[in-house]
Amino acid sequence: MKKERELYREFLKSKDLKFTKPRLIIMEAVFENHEHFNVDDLYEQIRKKHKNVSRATIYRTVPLLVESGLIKQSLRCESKDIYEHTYGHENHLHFICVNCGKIIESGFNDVAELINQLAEKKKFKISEYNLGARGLCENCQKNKEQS
Amino acid sequence: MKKERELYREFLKSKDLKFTKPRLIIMEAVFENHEHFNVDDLYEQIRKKHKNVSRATIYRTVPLLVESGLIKQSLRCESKDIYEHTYGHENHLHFICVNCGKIIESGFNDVAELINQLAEKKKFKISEYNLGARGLCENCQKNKEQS
DNA sequence: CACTTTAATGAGAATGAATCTCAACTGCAC
DNA sequence: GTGCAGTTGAGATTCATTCTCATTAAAGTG
Ligand SMILES: [Mn+2]
Ligand SMILES: [Mn+2]
Ligand SMILES: [Zn+2]
Ligand SMILES: [Zn+2]
Repeated sequence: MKKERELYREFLKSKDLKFTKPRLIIMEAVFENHEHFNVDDLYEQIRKKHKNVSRATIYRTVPLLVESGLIKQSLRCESKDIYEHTYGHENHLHFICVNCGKIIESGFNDVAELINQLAEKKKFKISEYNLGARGLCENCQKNKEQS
Repeated sequence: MKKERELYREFLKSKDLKFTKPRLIIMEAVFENHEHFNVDDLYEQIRKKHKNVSRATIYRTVPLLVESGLIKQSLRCESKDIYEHTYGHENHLHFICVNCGKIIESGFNDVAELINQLAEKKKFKISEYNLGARGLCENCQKNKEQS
């Protein structure tokens, strides 16, 4: 549980950035649970305990967490950027139900291998990818049939 | 070359939507070339010939083109939604250079097959997917090495 | 522990893509 | 042609994200 914190601290040091209280608070909030999140969620969550952390600082800190490799930008939802952990999580893809908004995750290994092969062909050096598919989840398919 | 127009007309009729002049102008502009585009690009392009088509109408029409299946929403670029043709184009994925913004396309067939298998396992009915990888193109890799 | 320097922060203003409003206009069915 | 519901243009509005700037605090120094 402390590993992320150390990685983060090292990252900040390597970039000559200060290890400040807000940066710690934000990072800890991010790793309090393992759900996808957007900046607004995070802001609300943090505000419950720390009334003085500003939205601006969260917007400034999230890209640092991305750059550190602890989290990544994921699919967009309701016109907000959303993020998810990378540290401690397998690569995976998302199935997003256009009807109810449900997000289903699925393993990725075989797909990842293929993508790497394709990238190699194009001499492209991948740092990060996102795969999101839209469609209907099981429930919504059933509900559609009835109506 | 007229095929898209007919499909579009049929789509509009099937939805009880009128086949109006602005809707035609916008659709023709979209198919004037085969590049990825965003609404702003499209607006500028259309304005050269038609001074009276409003941005609002373009924003209203693009989702119709998406729903008709002629185009799809693709990756996001410079915080704008971007779109690309689906009609007459193979499924493909994008490699986006974070350094110079270059977009490289690559065939998708094997990947698509795997994804379909995964979706089937989750009983998810895919209507559309996007795969975008960020990283460095060949040129930018070389330039980075030097500096 | 002061002291100093410089980056970081909070609050609110600004930006800008996307959406909404509403009076004027137009397809299109009759 | 007439009528009417759907559509449009122009500008206002929304809202996620970014920016500004006066104030604060990290972290090195002695
Ligand atoms: Mn996920
Ligand atoms: Mn493409
Ligand atoms: Zn659903
Ligand atoms: Zn490049």
